Amino acid sequence: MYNTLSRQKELFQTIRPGKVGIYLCGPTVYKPAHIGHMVGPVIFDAIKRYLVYCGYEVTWVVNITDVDDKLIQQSRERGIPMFQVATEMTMDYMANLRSLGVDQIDLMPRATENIEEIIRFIATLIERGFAYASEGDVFFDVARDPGYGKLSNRTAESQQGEGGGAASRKRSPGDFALWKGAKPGEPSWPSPWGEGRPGWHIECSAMSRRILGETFDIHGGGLDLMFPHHENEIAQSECCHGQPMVRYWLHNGLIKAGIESGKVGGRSAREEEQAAIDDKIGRSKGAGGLADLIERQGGERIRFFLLRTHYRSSFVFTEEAVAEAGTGLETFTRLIERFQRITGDDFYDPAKLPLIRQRGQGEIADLSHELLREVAARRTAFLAAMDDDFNSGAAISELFELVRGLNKYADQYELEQPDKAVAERVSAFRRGAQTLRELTAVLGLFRSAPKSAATGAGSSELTGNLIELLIQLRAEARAKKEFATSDQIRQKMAALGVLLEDRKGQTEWRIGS
RNA sequence: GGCGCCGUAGCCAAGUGGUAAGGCAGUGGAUUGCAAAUCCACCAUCCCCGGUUCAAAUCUGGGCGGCGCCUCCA
Repeated sequence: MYNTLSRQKELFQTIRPGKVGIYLCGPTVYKPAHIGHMVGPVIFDAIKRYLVYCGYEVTWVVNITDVDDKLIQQSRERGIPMFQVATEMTMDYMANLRSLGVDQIDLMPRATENIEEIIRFIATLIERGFAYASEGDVFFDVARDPGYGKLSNRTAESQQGEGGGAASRKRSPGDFALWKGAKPGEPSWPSPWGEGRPGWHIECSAMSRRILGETFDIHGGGLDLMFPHHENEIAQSECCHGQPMVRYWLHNGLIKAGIESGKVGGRSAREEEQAAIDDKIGRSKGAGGLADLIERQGGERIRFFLLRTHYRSSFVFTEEAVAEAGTGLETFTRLIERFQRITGDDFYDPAKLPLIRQRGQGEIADLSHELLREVAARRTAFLAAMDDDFNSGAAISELFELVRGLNKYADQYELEQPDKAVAERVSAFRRGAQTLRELTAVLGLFRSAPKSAATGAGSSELTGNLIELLIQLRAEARAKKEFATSDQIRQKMAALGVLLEDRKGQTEWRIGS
């Protein structure tokens, strides 16, 4: 995996045999989540699934920052207590995670529930001479840390700036707050340095130590957190403990808000392109509405969209791109439906198609079989891609190839024709589909039947019955070779968003466009 | 100014020394009463100019272009 600290890929070796500790910087819960907040959780959700699949015992921690200047400001603007803002936005965040299938997080500690640990941490830093109290605040003394800047490749001396509003209380501008003295009316906790609250960075050092230990395996977060946040975490933890904080630092790329090209008019193409890139998504005005986006596109599409691109890449986000990814997803859902037609079994039901959860158990035994040899090759390539810095995009390309192989096989041997399908071939097809199930589960995709894509679902019983009636009438017209009538029925249904697909023996329908 | 990233087909995107994955869109074909779905085929020499090498999209030097951080933004 690529380690930001060394700026190169390194072989993954755990600190304790078979166990992995992962800490991902979570959100400051002051506003509803946007798509950018989901990149880290989705990729790390897949990373954890993959590591577990490979046999590791993984503990994944995502913190919730529930005390902060921005929270205090929101609290004032809305006239409600800070904890209420935090609770509300934490619920929003977690609901979005659920929608995207992120359910692998083991612990979500909150800063305000770890104040004592934080205070102890700060006290140790002061004792050891790495921090100093100053008029109710406590600052980290950057000059005392010779290693400062190693993550972001900066030096303490090179730090510009005046040190912000607290400059007069700092020894040098680059010093950062560990503890902030409370101003009147601000939420605060008692401490040896007076009433106050934790600085931004200290909670991560304190909580990761409490849960994962003084040195742990993987620390993740957005690229934008590398400096100053992660740099300061390292400074705090390593000065406090005298040992490395983290083995591997992983940083995901950022998302910029893109405006749908069709909506920008009256300018030259180039200007339009410029204008379409609004700014980093977190700052852009029109970027919100993650819940709405999920409502429109569905969590699976967004998850697939995010996993298609390498996690270290930054890119421009548009809903068009999500929809396009969704078109690609249908290749998979159609194959899954085909599996159900051929075998009569529910792809998602582990009683019918056992889910392989361990890497060692998924090996294909029969490499002499024309289909299974292909399946095994795709599986190997998929795993190789994931082994190489979690290259989920390259891995997904192998899944497309796997599906193509299965479709080809089903076409070639007419597996959908009960009178022509050979049991041995259906069995091989089933085994291939099982590998698809195994590998998509590693990415957290296709874990259950989609809510709206499946035939009939998402509509009322009455609607379904009416559609079946129309299909029946059309079938009668077709039987009489009245194709003008049958085509008219199909076209008008399509205009209403009901797409028909004739198969041998029967007609299926789906909602689509 | 300091630190860092990027420039691959119409669009998105993998690939970091051995002769260009995959997706979307498109074209032709098989299949279909016609469609849809599926399958087959086609669709790039990798921003530009030098250098290293038997061999470079991949390494190196320069140029042009785009972007991020240095502002408590994932």
